[in-house]
Amino acid sequence: MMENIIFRNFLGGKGLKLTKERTAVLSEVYSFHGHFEPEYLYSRIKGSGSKASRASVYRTLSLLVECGLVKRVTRTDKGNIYEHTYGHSHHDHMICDICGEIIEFFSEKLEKLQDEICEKNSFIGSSHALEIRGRCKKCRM
Amino acid sequence: MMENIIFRNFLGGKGLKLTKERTAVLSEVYSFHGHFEPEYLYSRIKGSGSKASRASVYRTLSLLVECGLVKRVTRTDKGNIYEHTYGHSHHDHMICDICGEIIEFFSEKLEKLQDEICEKNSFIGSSHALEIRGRCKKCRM
DNA sequence: ATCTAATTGCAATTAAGTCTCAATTTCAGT
DNA sequence: ACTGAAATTGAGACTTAATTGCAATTAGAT
Ligand SMILES: [Mn+2]
Ligand SMILES: [Mn+2]
Ligand SMILES: [Zn+2]
Ligand SMILES: [Zn+2]
Repeated sequence: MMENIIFRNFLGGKGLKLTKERTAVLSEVYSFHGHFEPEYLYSRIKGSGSKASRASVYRTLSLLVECGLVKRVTRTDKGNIYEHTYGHSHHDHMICDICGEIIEFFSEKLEKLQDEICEKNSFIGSSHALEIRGRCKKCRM
Repeated sequence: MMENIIFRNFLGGKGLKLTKERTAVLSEVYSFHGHFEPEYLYSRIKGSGSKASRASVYRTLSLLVECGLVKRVTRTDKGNIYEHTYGHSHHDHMICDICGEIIEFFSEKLEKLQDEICEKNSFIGSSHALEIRGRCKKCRM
């Protein structure tokens, strides 16, 4: 898996070690698709044969974000939500305030428009996050 | 102040009471401009002659958000950030990764485009937050 | 003035996430 | 493969924003 190589290189470059626990977290993160909360990830790891403490899960998650393999999608009332990024292209999110469902979308027009706005403000944009909140199809009244 | 009338009507319509504490929170929220954290608001209220417990500050803040006089701008690692909204129009932010400068912007086109995207996904958008990160004019290389 | 439901303050509680530190593990050097 | 320094781990204590239960208080309708 490419993500293992990326992680290994990242760790090596910082004088950090590739431990069983870190491997377990990375592998669990890439074992399913979609968004996840740290506690959910932790419970999956516990029930998967491999092991890593809650502290290690959180610590490894930070490393994965730092090296770009994982991205923090948003922050809810409860906590953070993440997603793995390798092999996935850029997109933004709509989040349902009622049921919490997250809908991914991408719009070329919207990306272009943002470039224009940056230009107009003499700003060199390197990343962005657009989060639309409201009610999803199921929850509209 | 218009915001007092709005709040009074909102409370009345729900069978809720306009207390000294609620009045103190509203008045403090509108006594300054910019973003704020609940704890900062609480400390301002404590040092302002009026009184309201921490619990009441949080409870009133929820009511103010519910009636549209206050908006939750974002959630940071520490907690929520709010701003009062009456008399202020919607805008989004560019944040410089180097110097931290925050540039506010608004684009009618961008708002329209988001409406279209919501429609396409059968999503009823009620709010959004777009945050563009990069380098500002001063910090570009 | 009376009455009742709403509200308050306090302290206890919750929960995500961080931190401490002794014991363990990695891995580069040999 | 052995060694040792440095990194990492797990368990649970801790931090901190925010919520909640409840007895005492208060708003506001009649
Ligand atoms: Mn996503
Ligand atoms: Mn702003
Ligand atoms: Zn929904
Ligand atoms: Zn700058």
